[in-house]
Amino acid sequence: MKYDFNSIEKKWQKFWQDNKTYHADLTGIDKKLYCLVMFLYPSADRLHIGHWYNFGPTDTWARFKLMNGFDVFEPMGYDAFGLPAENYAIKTGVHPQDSTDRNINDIREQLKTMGAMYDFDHEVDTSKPEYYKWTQWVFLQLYKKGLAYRANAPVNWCPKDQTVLANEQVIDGICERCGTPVIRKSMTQWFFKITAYADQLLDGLDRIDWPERTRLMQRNWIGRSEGVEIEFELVATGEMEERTEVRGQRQDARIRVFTTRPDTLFGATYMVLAPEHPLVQSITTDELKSKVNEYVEFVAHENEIERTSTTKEKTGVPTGAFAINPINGEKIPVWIADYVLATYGTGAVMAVPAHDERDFEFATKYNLPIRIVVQPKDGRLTEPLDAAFVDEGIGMSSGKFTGLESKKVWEGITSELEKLGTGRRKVNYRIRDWLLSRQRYWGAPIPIVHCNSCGEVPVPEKELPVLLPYDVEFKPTGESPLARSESFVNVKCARCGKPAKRDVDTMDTFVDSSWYFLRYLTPHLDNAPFDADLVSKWLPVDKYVGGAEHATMHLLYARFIIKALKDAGYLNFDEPFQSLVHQGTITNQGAKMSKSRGNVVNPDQFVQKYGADTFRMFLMFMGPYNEGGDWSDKGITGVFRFLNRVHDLFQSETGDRREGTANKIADLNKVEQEIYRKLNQMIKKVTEDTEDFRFNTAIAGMMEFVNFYEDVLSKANAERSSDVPAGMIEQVKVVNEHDRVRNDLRNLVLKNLNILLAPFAPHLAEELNEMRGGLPSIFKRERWAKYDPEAIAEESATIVVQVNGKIRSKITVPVDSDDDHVRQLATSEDNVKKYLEGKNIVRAVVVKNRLVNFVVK
RNA sequence: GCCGAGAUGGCGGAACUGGUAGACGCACUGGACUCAAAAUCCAGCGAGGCUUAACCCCUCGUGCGGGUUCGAUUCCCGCUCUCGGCACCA
Repeated sequence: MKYDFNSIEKKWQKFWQDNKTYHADLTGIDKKLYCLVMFLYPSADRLHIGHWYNFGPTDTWARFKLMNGFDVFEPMGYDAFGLPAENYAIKTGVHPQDSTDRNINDIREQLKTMGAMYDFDHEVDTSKPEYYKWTQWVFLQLYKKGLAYRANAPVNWCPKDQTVLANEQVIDGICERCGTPVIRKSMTQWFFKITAYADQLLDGLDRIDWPERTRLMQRNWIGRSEGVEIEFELVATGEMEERTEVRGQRQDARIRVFTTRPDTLFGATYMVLAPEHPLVQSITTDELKSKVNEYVEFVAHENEIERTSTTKEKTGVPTGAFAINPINGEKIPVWIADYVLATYGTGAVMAVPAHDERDFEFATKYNLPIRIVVQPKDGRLTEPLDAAFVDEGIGMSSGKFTGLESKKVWEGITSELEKLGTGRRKVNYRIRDWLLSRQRYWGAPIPIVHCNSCGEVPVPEKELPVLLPYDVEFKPTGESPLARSESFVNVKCARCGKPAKRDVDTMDTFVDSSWYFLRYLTPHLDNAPFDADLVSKWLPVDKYVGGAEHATMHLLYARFIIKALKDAGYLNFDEPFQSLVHQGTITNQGAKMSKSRGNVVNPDQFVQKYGADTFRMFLMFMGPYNEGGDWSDKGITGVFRFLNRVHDLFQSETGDRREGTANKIADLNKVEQEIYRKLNQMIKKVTEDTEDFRFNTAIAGMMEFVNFYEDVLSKANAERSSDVPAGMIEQVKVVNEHDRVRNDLRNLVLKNLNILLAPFAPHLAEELNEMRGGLPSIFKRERWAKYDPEAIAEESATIVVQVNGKIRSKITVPVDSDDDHVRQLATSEDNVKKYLEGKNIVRAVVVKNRLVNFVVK
């Protein structure tokens, strides 16, 4: 008979709602625990397996902590701005606000069927003015600190979505959202100066409990590198001299490069500027002008994929100009080439083909000289090289630095340059400033007004929010949709009162999600973004659970915004997420589930067929939580059967419910002692595994115990009723099975099993608790089970007997038996004797409670 | 190309600091119950061999090749493949 999960789950969901069981009392707490999942990005879809996989197990963990005496805050909300809603609107004509509201209402109902501890009074919705008012406030705080600025920059432009994308949203030159190749465009855009926090963002990584690979990804993304900026004088040709004199800007006639390998400076045989480098026009000689212009034009038309492809052959042209190597006065040619990026360092490099792979490739192609200035410590390079030698070694052909180790050469040349005033130590970062403006409708408007007389004027805080107008034509044209809303655009300048125009861009949704966890505490507070007092009590987040795909986006942005707000004096902590866990990805037939692939699996069918408890528990049982895996519903019946067996076990308990002295091991008979021991072993295992998000083995532990326990009960009974015909055992069992095991021990077993199961199958656990005569809610009434360390120890141990490392026998001895005694016993085993006969025992390894290994010859 | 993670039965996966490989579950096979099926329960279940009446017993086996060790899924060296990240960052 299957348990009626349907009515049980409905019953307890109603109970929880009616009794506000999960109402969060945020004040008067003594052991706070902020358990957060990455909030929902509500597209037009309903909840999918991925949401369940993220939320269900996390809720199990939160309930586990709650039962362990923590004051747990586990909120849920909606990252409701963004492209999916807007694209949906463009396709169907349904306004994003309407579709978003409707979706959220649907999703909320679905969330309730999951059986999580969300307090829906604490929801946030980033698309509501009461929320984005404060997103705008966050922008203004950064603006005040000089961390938000507008600049003209080459940006990633998606021709399909008709908007600018952040670097992180461009994957292999393709728009992350729609798959269209991205093009480069020069536009005036808003940036957050995240680069100013590069070092702090790096340092903070050492203080937080995050997966190593995520911290590594952030480190690589920030890409700090220490090197030297070196100036190369240009050789004054006749025409150039004329130019520089006319402009009186002789200091401009230098090329600055950044290098991490000043130790190879003697090997610099040419220089390369990015085609976009500002000096290109002024240094190019007349005869090469047309070639250079042609090339610059050619590069400008390469798209992002072509430009950044590492497999593509490098191209370039000479400018006709020459520069002077400051360390040896050598005259070397200046080229421009597409392998040098305008956006990193100074946009120019010194080329050392012998010791840099890219330079080597380029020099080989264009027949530029290759000079060895570093020799490996062992072996010797001979010309011509067939590959660049990029490792450290011993300097050669490097003047007075010849013969020194690379590190010494590095220091020596750097000091020399510093003395000459042509070089200085410098740190460069790979990370770029955060481009946050979007030419789209469905986002938080940027609270800036452009005034002809005053320039950029921030909207005064008391005038927030800058409301997003409802009635706007949002079909994409490349211009911000808000630009076409007269009533929105035209305002009076807050400073001078003259007519001015609002900024028409909206913010990247990653701004919305960079501070939402502060707002959860007081989602409706209207005179401040958050309650400083509560925030200082509850933050940082103790456990944050979400996908690893946010490693270099959301997780980095949020850290930056929190650091900036701290420096602005609003927060007293600077790392928002103390501990981070990534759930794995659930794929389908090896591919990520997505609507476009048409391989999305709908969780509802499983909830209908097996119930929410079974479904969420199955997701946890599938495998290690942080590994995810390919979806298969094979095996869900195993979990369902387990819950049914547990239910039946509780149902068959009709006897006395009192608890007694069953926890005194001395009072128990042999069988009872075994039960008591296994019970405590289970408690230990489930406790430790659940704490560490090892849900799969925790569940296996419960299953193992129930298997054992049912077995003991039915065996005890079978012995008793051995005179009963075989077919009758089932019926007799129901009547007699408990007679052998003390009643109070059985109660103890059920009580503990009930508690351990509760975080995993919350609905069923409430029901079982009620069946046992307990008062609801079990989550409020019961504390987590404690195991008795004394009871865990086994009485006997199975010792493996090996001869030359091969298992020949097993013996059972009391725990901690004397080594000599065990060795004696082992030698007397028949199958062991066989292998010892006629041989010399060279050595006998005895590992207590584990094995004996005889080494014989 | 670089960085990181991984590879264990038919399948998902267990295995503490080196010490019984395959926990738990699925699938499968046989049996019980049933008119029958489903459900449930019991038993078996890495490959091969020897006995085969059965218990035993033996050999091989954790991606591939080496090594360290009394003993290696676990540690070291060299490969192959899969997944994730980065991708001319000077």
